[in-house]
Amino acid sequence: MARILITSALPYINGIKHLGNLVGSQLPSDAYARYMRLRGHEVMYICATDEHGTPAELAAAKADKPVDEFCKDMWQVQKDIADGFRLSFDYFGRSSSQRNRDLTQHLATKLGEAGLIEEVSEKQIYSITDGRYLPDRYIEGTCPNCGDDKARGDQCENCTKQLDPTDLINPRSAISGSTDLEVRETKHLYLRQSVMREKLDKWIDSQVGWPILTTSIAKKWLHDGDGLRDRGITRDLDWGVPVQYEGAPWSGMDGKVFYVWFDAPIEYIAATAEWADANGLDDSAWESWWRTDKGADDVHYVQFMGKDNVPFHTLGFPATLMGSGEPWKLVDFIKSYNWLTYEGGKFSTSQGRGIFMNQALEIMPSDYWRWWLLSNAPESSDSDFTWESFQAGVNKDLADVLGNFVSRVTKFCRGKFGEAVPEGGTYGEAEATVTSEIAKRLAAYQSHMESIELRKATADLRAIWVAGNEYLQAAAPWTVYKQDPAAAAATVRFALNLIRLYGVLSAPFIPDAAAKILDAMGASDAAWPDDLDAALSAMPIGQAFTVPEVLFAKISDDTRVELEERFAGAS
RNA sequence: GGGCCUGUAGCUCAGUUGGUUAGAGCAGAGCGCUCAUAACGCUUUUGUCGUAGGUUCAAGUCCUACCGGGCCUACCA
Repeated sequence: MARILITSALPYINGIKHLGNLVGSQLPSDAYARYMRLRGHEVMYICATDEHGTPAELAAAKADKPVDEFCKDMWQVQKDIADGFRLSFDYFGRSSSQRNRDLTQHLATKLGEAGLIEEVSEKQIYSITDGRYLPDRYIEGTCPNCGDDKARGDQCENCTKQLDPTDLINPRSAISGSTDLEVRETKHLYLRQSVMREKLDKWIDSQVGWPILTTSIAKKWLHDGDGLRDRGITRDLDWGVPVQYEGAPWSGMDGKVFYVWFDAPIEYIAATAEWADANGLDDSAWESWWRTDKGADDVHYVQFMGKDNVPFHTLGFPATLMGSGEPWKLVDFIKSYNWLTYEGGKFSTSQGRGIFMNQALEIMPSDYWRWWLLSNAPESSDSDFTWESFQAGVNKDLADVLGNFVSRVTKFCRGKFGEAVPEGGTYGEAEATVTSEIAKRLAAYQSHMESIELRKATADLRAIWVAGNEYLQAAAPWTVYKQDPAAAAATVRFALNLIRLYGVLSAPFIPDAAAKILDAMGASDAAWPDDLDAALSAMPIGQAFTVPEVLFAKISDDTRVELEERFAGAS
């Protein structure tokens, strides 16, 4: 038994996430966590809301709520949605927790003591009307290069030229539109990542089997131009972890907070501490996952994220942990995902294009989404969501191949033998053939789950379902029954055991349906089939079962068309 | 501009360190079955593996150039 620590990238607090966010971190991490638990490993699966930063403050203002209250409410909203998708976090924390505040300040102190933090004085745009400093991209104006009047302070979207806010002609606040701006001198802390470049580079090189997406992004940042640059880790904001605190190795940083990308990854650790607190455990409980001097040396740590998160997880966060000089557990494997697009284009919050997590749950059961998204996960390149593909995948894989198999077997048995595992007959060649086919596919399934190639794993799982239908067709109990009811009984008995097996194997991807299947089969446990023959005789003769309701209702063409129209967006 | 990824059957994708007739699912066609959510099974059509060169006894797989698609480029997170 291994100890596996799993973290999903933290969803940002400012709104409800769309399916692209879900498939890039929370969903695959959940399937992986569920699988590892099923295999008997000790799993700690952590997620949290990422609550700090300018967008959170603005979203709160728009909702006309104090930012802390807004975050508290949105945390609950996101928690409910996560529950709706059956995301099995051991703890879903908040980056604004006291635990994270303490830990962030602690690590910053250590970094400061290690000489890895530098005070830098820089010029920032301050909006007098808004009463706040503005991040570069919250300043708009006319592009000096192409004349587009919607250029942002960091870059012009129109001509893609990199800009400095002071380059803009007629700059204005993107928040209020105010032109009452001024340049102010302000002091910030920088994390001296540049001095850790060699160390980080070697660390990345020492990793084997990481997705090319992960390493290529890390390498780019390490070697592009002058190499890894130092990074500002503080901001002039009200909402966040205060930079000035008792014991801080710097002064004059009052009224500033740490940058979200500094404190957000730390929340992985802090959320584990929150978990310990919530369960009445002492510090050793969470430290055994995170401190290699306190039991975490045997932990295997896997992170899941969209590709936009990779630089912070391959460089910034490791730099923070390594630089602290303390024995923190570093990540062992970073699984990164490409983007999911919607009907050939981008998901767009502003244009109402695409599907958001809450809407998805209102339309279809979570298993449908889980199955389609994971069997089409953007693991090797971007992938595209279309309603047509969704309909086809759900109908074919879930309703026809799996759902109908359960249906045909249980109904046939009920009709001929009653609702209990029938006795009579013996197993022969057909059972041996399908068992060996499933053994082969199961090995592939397990191998793909281990290497976190979930898309391939779903294909293996599907093939295991298909094997049941092939077996049934070959054995044809409906024909055999006429001459030899006992032989037909043996086939049905075996098929019922296949159903139970499918309930176990399918749980990482479609937990609700899996639970229904196991319940209908009267399964006493969901133990992984380490011994396949034993697993296929787990349902003894005479064990009662029920015919489950239709497991997966099909999506009709009419429904599909209706949904296509509803989600087409404003444009 | 620079960097990275990607281009394989109508569609979505697999193709391990280059090695015999390039695979799967969906869609299409034919047959079978009738237990089942008009479901299932079997058989089957289609590929100049983006283009052009090169290396090699041998390239979808390596190299170069070009074309197409996507992403990143550090103060949104």
